[in-house]
Amino acid sequence: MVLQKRLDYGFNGYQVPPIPRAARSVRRRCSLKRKTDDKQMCAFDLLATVAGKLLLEDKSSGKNQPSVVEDSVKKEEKNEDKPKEDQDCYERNFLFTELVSEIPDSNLCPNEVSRPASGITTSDGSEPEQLVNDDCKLRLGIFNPTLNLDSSNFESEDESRKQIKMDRKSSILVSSVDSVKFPFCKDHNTPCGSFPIKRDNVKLVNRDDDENYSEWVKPSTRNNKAFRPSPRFGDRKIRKLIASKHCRVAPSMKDDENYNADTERGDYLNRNIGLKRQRSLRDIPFKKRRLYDCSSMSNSDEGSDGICSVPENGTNGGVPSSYPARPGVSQTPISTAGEHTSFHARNHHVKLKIKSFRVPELFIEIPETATFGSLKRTVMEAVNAVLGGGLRVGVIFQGKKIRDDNKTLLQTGISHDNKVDTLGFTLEPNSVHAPRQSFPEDRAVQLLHDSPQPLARYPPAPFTRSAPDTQSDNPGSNFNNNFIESDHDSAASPSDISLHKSIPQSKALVTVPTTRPDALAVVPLRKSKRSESAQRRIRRPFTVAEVEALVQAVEKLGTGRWRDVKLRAFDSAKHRTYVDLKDKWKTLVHTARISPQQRRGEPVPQELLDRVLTAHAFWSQQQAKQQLKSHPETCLLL
DNA sequence: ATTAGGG
DNA sequence: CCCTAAT
Repeated sequence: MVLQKRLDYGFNGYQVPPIPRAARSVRRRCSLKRKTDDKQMCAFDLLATVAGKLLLEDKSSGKNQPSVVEDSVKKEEKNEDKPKEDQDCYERNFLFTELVSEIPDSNLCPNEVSRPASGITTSDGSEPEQLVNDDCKLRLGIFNPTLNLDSSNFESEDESRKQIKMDRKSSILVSSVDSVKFPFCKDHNTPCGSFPIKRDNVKLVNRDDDENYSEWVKPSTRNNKAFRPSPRFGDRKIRKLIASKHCRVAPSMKDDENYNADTERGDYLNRNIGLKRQRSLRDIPFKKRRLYDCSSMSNSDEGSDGICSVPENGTNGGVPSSYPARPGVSQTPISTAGEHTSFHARNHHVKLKIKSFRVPELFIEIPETATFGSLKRTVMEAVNAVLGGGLRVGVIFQGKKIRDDNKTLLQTGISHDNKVDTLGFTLEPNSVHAPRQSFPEDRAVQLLHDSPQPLARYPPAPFTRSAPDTQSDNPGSNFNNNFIESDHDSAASPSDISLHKSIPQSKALVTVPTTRPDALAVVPLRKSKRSESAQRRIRRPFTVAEVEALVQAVEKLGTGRWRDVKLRAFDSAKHRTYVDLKDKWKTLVHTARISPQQRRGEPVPQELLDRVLTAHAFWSQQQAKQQLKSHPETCLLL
């Protein structure tokens, strides 16, 4: 299933205050909205996790999936138009062209799993060998928009790192994640999907910029003889995707054209660069626009936002026929969509295939002394953050957005044996609930929250090799864990598929003519006011399974070792901090003490609550004993 | 960075 | 969940 998702995220060139508490989960900074649909959220979490895992693992994944890392440095010449803080910054651009990976479920036959995914990625099937792998595989390509290196040139991370250090005048790398694509499959019941992340600022670029682009490329090839400007496999793949027989449901508009054009050109970040270099008036609106895009998390391409999916007729065996209720079985995020679409079908199930989501523009800032391991991790976190929230699913049928969530598929004319190919899905900003037009202030503030940038610029952990390694230790289990969690979560919360507002709204935002002073005004605001205070994290009720795990861990470790509890039972649950666990325990104890009638939320089995009380009592006693031993006099006095 | 506890 | 103080 391919779903294409796009998303404008962050904007280049602005510095962000240092992250205050690295310990906080990325999530928190990323919660673009308080109310985010859990189901989607989890779905994206999962995807992100997978992507992250893959990113981390690629190093060890073998010869066939080289980590192509290309570095290049591009000096910003004269940025009069740029904000001050960027004046003397050099800029490096990395582009994750492609990250393809198959993730076989550990419980299932990898071979089985692998296939469909790749088949999906290359709709024409002409590039299967690139996608087929035995195990978890990853192809990670990082390439510079202007320079290209042969993969062979960078065999080792060290080498890459050297490369990076070549020009260290700048302390910051501005990277751009362009595309993360990872087909994934869980089992025969779950659809597979790819998840490319694509920039989509194409719409902002004019034809004229193309010229700039080409003339731009040359000068920057300075420290690399091996660089060759060329479309790489990633681009090819993308092009294929686009050109594939699968239709794009959304009405093809300007953006689409541009997009295709860019794709053809094989590199579209260049446009951006060309733009920058030119530093013309055009740049201002561009930036400003990005800001607004960020704020609303919207893409607003004249209504054809998001990209659609291109369901094929239910030929591909990857679609579940009965998956709404399968607690034990993991559901892919995609299933969210599928579930909705097949929701009302009685005996017949509409089979959908979502091909990909597209997520454009993910800007990342990372010290140039960082290792690629940390780069990958950072990217993972950024991706995780982006996917973690702020998005919702929209449905397009025959070019029109389905707004009525209560309509059945059948009523709309979708039955199990037809029309599916005109059904599309979009990922949309999950923000924008109140009209902002009248509250420019609000909008500005919104930027602070909605802008992913702080996230994307999440500082990488120490540049050690060990860190990424530890994370990639047990990808399988982690993956599964996340899967299960997201499953639980998704089961617990209804999904909201409303498209209202988002499109028109974003449109409006974009259309609003923006002036330069205006644009500049926005920036300081984000920096001064609440740039550091992240939005409150989204509420994610503990599932029974989680409670179970927590109880078990606490029984074993006690109530004062939340760090260990976290490590032991929630290591893979990124969104559960030890503080969360501690808090949960607190509420659990409370819950256990009150009468069942007073309890709210998903009922926790009495058995668990009993254990909570028991464990709590036990460990409290232990604690008391300890204190008595260590401070006998104090106790005696009391 | 963790822990503990109030909000 | 958040925030703080204290470790």
